[in-house]
Amino acid sequence: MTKNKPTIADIAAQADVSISTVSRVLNNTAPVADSTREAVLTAMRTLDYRPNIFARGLASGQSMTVGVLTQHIHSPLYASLIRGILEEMDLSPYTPLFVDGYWEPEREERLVETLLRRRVDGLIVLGGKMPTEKLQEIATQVPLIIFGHQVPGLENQCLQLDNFDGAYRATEHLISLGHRRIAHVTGNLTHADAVERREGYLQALRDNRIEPLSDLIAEGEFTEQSGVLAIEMLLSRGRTFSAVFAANDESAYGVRLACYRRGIRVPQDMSLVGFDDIRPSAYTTPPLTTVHQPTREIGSAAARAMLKLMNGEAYKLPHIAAELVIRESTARNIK
Amino acid sequence: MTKNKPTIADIAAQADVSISTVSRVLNNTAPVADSTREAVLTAMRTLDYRPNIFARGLASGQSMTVGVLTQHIHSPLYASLIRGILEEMDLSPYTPLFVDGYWEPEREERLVETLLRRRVDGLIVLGGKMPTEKLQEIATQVPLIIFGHQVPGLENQCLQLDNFDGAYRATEHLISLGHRRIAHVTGNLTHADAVERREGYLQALRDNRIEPLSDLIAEGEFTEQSGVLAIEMLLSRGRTFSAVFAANDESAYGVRLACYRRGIRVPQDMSLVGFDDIRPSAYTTPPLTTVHQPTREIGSAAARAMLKLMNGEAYKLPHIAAELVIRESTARNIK
DNA sequence: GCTTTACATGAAAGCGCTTTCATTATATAA
DNA sequence: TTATATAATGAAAGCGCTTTCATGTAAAGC
Repeated sequence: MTKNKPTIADIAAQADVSISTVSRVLNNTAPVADSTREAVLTAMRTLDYRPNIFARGLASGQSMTVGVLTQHIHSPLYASLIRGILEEMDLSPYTPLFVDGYWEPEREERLVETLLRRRVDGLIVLGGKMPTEKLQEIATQVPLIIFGHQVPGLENQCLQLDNFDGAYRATEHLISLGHRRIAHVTGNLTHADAVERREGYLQALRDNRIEPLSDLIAEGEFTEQSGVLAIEMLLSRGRTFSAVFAANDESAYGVRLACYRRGIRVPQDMSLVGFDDIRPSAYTTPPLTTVHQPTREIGSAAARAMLKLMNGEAYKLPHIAAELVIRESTARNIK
Repeated sequence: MTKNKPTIADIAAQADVSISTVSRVLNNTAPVADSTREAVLTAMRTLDYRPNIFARGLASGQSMTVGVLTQHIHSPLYASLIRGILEEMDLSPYTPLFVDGYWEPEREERLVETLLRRRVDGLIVLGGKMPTEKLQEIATQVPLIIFGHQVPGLENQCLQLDNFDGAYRATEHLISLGHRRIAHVTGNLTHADAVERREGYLQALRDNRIEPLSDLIAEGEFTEQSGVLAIEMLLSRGRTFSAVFAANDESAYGVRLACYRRGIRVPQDMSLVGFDDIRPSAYTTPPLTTVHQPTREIGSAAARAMLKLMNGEAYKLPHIAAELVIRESTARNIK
């Protein structure tokens, strides 16, 4: 299976130079005569040489690897963040190493440990539920960029979406369409995201002199099925409402389906707004009005910052504004 | 940032033993007296020791890493395959290293090269367009498990879904509902998957004495947007049809949306079948009838096989049958 | 023409681990 | 008792690379 792989020494012998010289052409770390360089390169080619990454890592102390802790890699939002990171890293000599925390703090800690064991040169944390102190501790050990947490002391390493503002805009949009009774399907309230979005919803109501009603709020957990359940619950409470703001697109899909089953038309009978703007949302029936998260950009911004950070260069994280995308799931309230 | 990390020598000094002994308790590679072991473990704990993976890899020749080449990590299908792999690998000492080929053969080759440079102990290839010969060559260098290619000589390392059979069943289902004019939105026909699915569709028609009409076939490219375009094209050709079989769920979403816009009701006026059964398909309106791919299982089967393969143990890859999931986007033809 | 500088290269010392080989102490067999 | 296997440990040789440090040679400065 594995033949004896050529080493730097083989190249040196073949090219009739010392191993130091080979290393030099490999890394461009000191001037080498053109003729020598040619000879070395030729030798590498003919022997099909691949530098041993372990030897290199051991000697240099660098792994040329960046760890990325994601959550639910199969969820469109994280997949898209990853895509952004991938695109940026691709242009660099670093390889990203992805692990999935499943939103389970213990698991996350374990995985970070794995990544540190693998001697990643930097770590990008996307979301998750790791405690603030843990993140602070990690930051002392490795260059760290964080999305989805606000960590005191690490302000300029944190990239955050304005959940509050996004939710506020979504709600305000519904109000501007004449809706007064606006229900809200929250996310899992152990997530900060869910709480912030709920706050934005509540604040928008209050600012428009609409009294928030607890009867119009149901807790979901960011999944389609929970959206179905939440809306059933809401409907069963007997309070009427003409619009729903769901804490994310997946739960909005659930709401949509439940309405469909009951013959409630969207948007004629019920307006619906989601959050995140994941891929399929532009193609649901009707296409979903939602709050856009520029996830791909967030991903590449995080990666870009990481590359700078590892090099000790200056960088700044962009401010990420949520943006409302108005499609066809919302309409003027005709009551 | 990085303090001087403790090495095996520090542990040895602290525990007053030789480094060999430390290595032994680390790897359980030879008997060590209980008291000694205790001392070493304590030393490790107090010094917060983490073995250096490079040194270990260099000395042992193993990276404890498995490379995984995926395609479009953000597509639900691949995300789900990954999930399966993750779950299985999690139980092993190996760490998966994911890269995304974007369905671009040159890119795929480059990434495989990167993985081999990283000295992965095994390689899982999911889909993609790498030429058969390339795969055969790779197989000589590293333990290889493949999903989505049928490579001569590597039959028992290839895991394949029966696209033909799945498409056949989907089409047959429509026929059994009384449909005769069944359109097909293909995938990108440079993918073997797309071709096989089309063949299944054609064969089902023929077996039921329905003549396939080229007017009823439009080429898509596995995306929502291409589904929209394909159905517009189909409709514009003037041939009537009462059902559509789309080559994957995403393009079925596009078909669904285009119908919605034109006031064509699904399933009353038009039956629709997809392929893949990605997550959102159970929550579209109406929920989509589709061919289920047990992606998570495929992923974990691949991972399991890889673990065995690397250990030189016997394994066998399961046969993967496609299964039709009948939901609400198909109905009896009432014409 | 002789010293100074830059360029091009080689020798050798690690980097932190695994793994043979050798050694000592202890237990078992003869 | 002596020989012999067994357990427990240490010494030391790599693994393949990077990186000082030293050396030799050619170009430049006075």
